[in-house]
Amino acid sequence: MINFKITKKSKKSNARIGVLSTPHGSIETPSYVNVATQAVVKTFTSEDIKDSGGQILIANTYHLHIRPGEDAIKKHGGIHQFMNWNGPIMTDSGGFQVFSLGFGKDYGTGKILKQKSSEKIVSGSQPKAVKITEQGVEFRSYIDGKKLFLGPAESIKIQEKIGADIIFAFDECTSPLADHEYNARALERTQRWLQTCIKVKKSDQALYGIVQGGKFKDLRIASARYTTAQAVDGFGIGGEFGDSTTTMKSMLHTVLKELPEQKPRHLLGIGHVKDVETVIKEGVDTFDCITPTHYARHGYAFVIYKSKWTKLNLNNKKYLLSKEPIDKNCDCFTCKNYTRGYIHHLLRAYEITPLRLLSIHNVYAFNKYVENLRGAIKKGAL
RNA sequence: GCGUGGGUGGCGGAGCGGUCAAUCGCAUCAGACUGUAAAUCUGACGCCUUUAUGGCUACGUAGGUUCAAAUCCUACCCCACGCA
Repeated sequence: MINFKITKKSKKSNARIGVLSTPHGSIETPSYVNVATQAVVKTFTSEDIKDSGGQILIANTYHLHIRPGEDAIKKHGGIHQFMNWNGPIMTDSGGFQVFSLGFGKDYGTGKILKQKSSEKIVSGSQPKAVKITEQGVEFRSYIDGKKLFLGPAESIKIQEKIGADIIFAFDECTSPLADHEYNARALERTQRWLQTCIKVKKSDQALYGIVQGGKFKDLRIASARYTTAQAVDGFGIGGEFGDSTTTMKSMLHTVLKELPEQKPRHLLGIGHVKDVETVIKEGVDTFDCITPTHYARHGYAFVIYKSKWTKLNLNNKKYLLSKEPIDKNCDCFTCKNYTRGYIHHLLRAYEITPLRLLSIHNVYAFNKYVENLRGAIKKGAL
């Protein structure tokens, strides 16, 4: 079980400071949730997570189900023991993979639309590689092509065996190309799935229900109200909210207004650095995002320059002769010990080490940034 | 010296009369990435410009054949291997 206590509410915004207590310790919110999809923050040891200021992780049901399988994890004593991480862990339910391996793959889009498209996903359509039914979703394993089925009951049973502190209800993350009707049907189904999740769950893990509805305000409100009325311990906010920070902000505002203040809210998969402050000011308590580690492995470092976030592409030739650290104001292991030029060289040489060095910096920078925002809220500045 | 096989864009290496500024790989230059099928993917990559079913210069060098040559012929220069 978890306990969530709000210790301070901002007068300037909807931001709040809180303490989220779990069987594996407490974290201070707002907090970035470090992404450990396959029970690892990519390139990290679990000790590195702590060193980079990480408080809490999120792993993934779908990925751990196909490999190594929840039974193996259970035999290892649960995910905490398995990965040697004693702090809090969440597991995502697999609902995002309904999208990413389905319509996301079919149309080559992320959950946030980058460019306008005339394509429309209408009610009744099915993605190619994934079949969505009332009972759940039929996937094919990307490892051996075998069929596998994940529904609300399956997802919960798997998550119980994995043993995270906080688990998510199985939902359908819809495509940004899906129309209102599609989203409405998907949302109703997600709501029925939530009922099943609640019914099936036997463990004392905390269960978050997920608010969906895409970019449609009426659906978002309906979803927020419905989820609020269920026996959930917290809320996930999933899917897309439109294609800009502005639309995201207003949709988040609409949704969070509907949710009970005393329960924690987790924003799923959102957190471009430039959006983090906005999201926190709207009252999000935790959020996860792959960008720090994902961009790191593609050679990018996030840096605050003239009080704005920018990203450096350390693959670029201009960094070869640089003796500077990634960020001279950063206290991370990488910035304390290595130069941009060296990291550039290692990237060009396709070595593994720079991916780790950049991940350490990016994750540290993310966690530090959020820590600073907490400080600002406490001081009444945000 | 003789014989054989070669010399193509930064490199390796296709092409062997027209659709070739030239497949492909590497290198190079840049871009994308938001609950991670992601150490991935995309674009550019002779020069010039009004960026175009545009112009120019190019496939060792110099000639030639042909309406048309990286592709055929001749000479020369270089390289590799083999034999003396």
